[in-house]
Amino acid sequence: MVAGMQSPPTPAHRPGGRPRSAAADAAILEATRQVLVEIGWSKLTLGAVATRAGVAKTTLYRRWAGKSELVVDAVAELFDELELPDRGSLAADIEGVVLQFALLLGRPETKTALMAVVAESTTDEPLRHRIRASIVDRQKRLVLAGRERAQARGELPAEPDGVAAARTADLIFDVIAGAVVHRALVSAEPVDEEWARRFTLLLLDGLAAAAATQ
Amino acid sequence: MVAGMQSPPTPAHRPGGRPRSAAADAAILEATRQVLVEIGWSKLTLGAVATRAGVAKTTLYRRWAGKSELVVDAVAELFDELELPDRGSLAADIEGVVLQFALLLGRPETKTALMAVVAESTTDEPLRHRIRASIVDRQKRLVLAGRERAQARGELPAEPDGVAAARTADLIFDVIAGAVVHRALVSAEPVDEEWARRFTLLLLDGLAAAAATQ
Amino acid sequence: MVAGMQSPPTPAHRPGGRPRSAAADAAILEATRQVLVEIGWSKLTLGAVATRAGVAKTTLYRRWAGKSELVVDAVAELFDELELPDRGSLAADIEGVVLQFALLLGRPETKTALMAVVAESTTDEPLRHRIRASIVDRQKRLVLAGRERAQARGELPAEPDGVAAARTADLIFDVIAGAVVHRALVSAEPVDEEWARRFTLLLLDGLAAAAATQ
Amino acid sequence: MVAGMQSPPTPAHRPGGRPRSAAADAAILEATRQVLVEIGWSKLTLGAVATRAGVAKTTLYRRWAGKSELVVDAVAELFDELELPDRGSLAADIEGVVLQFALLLGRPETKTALMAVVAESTTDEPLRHRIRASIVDRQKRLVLAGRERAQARGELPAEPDGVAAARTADLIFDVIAGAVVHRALVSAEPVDEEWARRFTLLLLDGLAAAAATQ
DNA sequence: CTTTAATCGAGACGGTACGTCCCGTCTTCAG
DNA sequence: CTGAAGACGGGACGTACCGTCTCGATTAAAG
Repeated sequence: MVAGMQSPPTPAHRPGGRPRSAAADAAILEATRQVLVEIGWSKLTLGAVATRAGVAKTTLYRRWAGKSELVVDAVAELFDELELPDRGSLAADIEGVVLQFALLLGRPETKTALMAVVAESTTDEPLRHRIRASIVDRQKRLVLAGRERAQARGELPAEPDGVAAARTADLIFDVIAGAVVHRALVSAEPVDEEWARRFTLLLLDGLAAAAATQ
Repeated sequence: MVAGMQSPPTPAHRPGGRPRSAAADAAILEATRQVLVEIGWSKLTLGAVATRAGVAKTTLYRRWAGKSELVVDAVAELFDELELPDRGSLAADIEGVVLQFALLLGRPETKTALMAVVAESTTDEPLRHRIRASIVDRQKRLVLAGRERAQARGELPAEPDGVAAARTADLIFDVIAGAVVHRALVSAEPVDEEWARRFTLLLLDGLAAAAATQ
Repeated sequence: MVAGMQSPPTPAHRPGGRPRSAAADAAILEATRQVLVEIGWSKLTLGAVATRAGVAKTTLYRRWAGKSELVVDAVAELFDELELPDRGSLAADIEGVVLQFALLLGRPETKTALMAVVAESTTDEPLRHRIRASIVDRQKRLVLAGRERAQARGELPAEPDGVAAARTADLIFDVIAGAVVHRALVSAEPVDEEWARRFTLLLLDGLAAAAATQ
Repeated sequence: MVAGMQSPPTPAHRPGGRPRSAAADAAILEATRQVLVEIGWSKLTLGAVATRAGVAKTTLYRRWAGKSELVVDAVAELFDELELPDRGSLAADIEGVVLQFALLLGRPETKTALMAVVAESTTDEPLRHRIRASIVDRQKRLVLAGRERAQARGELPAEPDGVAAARTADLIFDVIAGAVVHRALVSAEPVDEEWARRFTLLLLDGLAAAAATQ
């Protein structure tokens, strides 16, 4: 698990007393993912997670502030897997990113959890930050890496202006992530290689022109 | 409001007995939106909605199977407002659709509710269908209308093949709706005219090429 | 069924329109007794009775004011059976009365209903009158008949004073009915011939004699 | 309050966890009696009792299986008050017991509740046992004490046979308790000193004597 | 070796909302 | 006007979880 799991990263922990069980943390997060898959977000209860993890409710509340925080942490672990192998061209890299996202969204635990915590986050500022740090930024990293690689290859021009560059990256990221999520969860249609290819085609031809006119 | 909204689309209702109050339906949906705005999705209670609507809880449960179904119907009504005024060009029409959609997502009652019900729908097949029929298809209509109009103007070629045309429309729809939702709710950044312009530029140049190569 | 079934005995019934179904009355009372036996007083609902009788709830509420009134009427019919055959002596007649009561209290529908409506009647004056008229007085009749018969036989002296006579009859009635009910329902022990014999002995000869003979 | 009153008589309770609050028990039973007085048995609500006792509904359901069980326990406490002061003679002792019992039945909380739970018990075996243990046996104690005292005084002979003795005590108890209950609740007439005197006379000397003296 | 202090499990606590059941009334249509 | 059907506003039900709070029992580092 990543650092900063507890809401206050490490709350002044003056020494003395029995230390917290590290095994409990792992058991809880694993149990959270299991319960999430089995009964879904809205019916997931902290009591059920505690029971499943073989842990007392108290232990759970001592570490997380609530359901959303717990689920974010439980799901965030899965995003550590994300990587972008060099496939040799910008188009192939975009298809790779798309398929990576799709793979993650195909898992039942991410599928359910992601939209739910995003929904919660619309009325919960700290949660929004937590999601951004744990999940969103980890995805965006791939987009940025892809651009850098394309620039190194000469497929894209170097950015003269840092602000505009960031703004464009944000746009691209929203388009890619948004389209994949919408296709997978709202339209509920498969994000397969065929779709990835057609999407990349659409994005790439647009992107080239946009880059030229900007 | 559209006919056949209730969970079973009016299940063979053989006559006899007092008919259901149409006023109650309207009051409940309006109350649902009010309560959504005031206390949000996760704290929304069917009891609170009933009280607000001046209606017994029973009446509510007689018509809807649960919170998600009710909220889908309540929010769906808002999507009837969406229109696509002719702004003279494909680019302007796309910008218009993006801004209209963004306006809708900016409303407090849609913001949280939409993601939440989508999250629920990942583990609830009937709910997924309901969302598709009540909300998604209502938006897709705009994309189709925009294309027809652009074809009439000569901005886009006529579709030779119905299946490919539908597939492209789906892709475009996922890109537009996905990007706007992601920008507005996940990135939590404003979808303003500036963003709409840049997004449309990206999409259009891609679309032209895609159309040419297809 | 006896007269005065409706709470207001016959409410001015201005003619014209469809007359009430007499069959419905019988069906309802029979259904009441059935339901009473099957699910007990506290879980008996008027809706269930109506369904069982093949009658609408409306029909039921048009005729009776509530659960208690209905059950009193349904059970009262059973008390019409009560008779006191001449067994030749006061002792034998008392045993006869005791066994008649016991027989009635042995039926599941009377057993359950009697205590329940009496309980209700402690806070419901009109119900108390209804019970008195429909049930209690019908039992007391037997006691009075037994005394008259004993006086005719010369086993008991004629009453010189009407008031004292009534007072004594009330006392005897409370003792007999009370003892049988208490034995049958509170102590939940069988009221058989053996018990009836011992009770009659006690009543006739008194405790002093009983102590002497034991 | 007597030990082991709860539904399962303290079911092997292996330690661990927060212990049950003894104060809650007392508050609930007291609240039950108050609510009984104020709104009566049939309208008594476990929710209302909980509120009145300043206790969560859960706490109440954790300890009692239902309304009947709770009321039996609440009323049973009142029967602990019953005593049999030595009034010098068997007759005086019987009159004392009758009047004490009548006093208890005159209380609004006992009046309705007692008949109601007995009515329930006709279709509820465990409840019948609970009533027997908590209420009936508590009264029977007085009859046994009265007999012993009378035997000590020489008013009654010693019992040669234990079984017959118990059988006679049961009979006497049914007669006394039954008569008082029937007079007070069914006939709904006052159980005053005059009635107690006449009842005792009848019980002691028997109907034959009563007929002779009148 | 103790002490000390925070942990652990267990489970009761005051609450809130649930979804169901029944109440007694009302509204419609059919005879 | 009656009767079946069934929706209506209302209220209580008994259950499930919430997040908090005692408990006695570990458990390890500090004294």
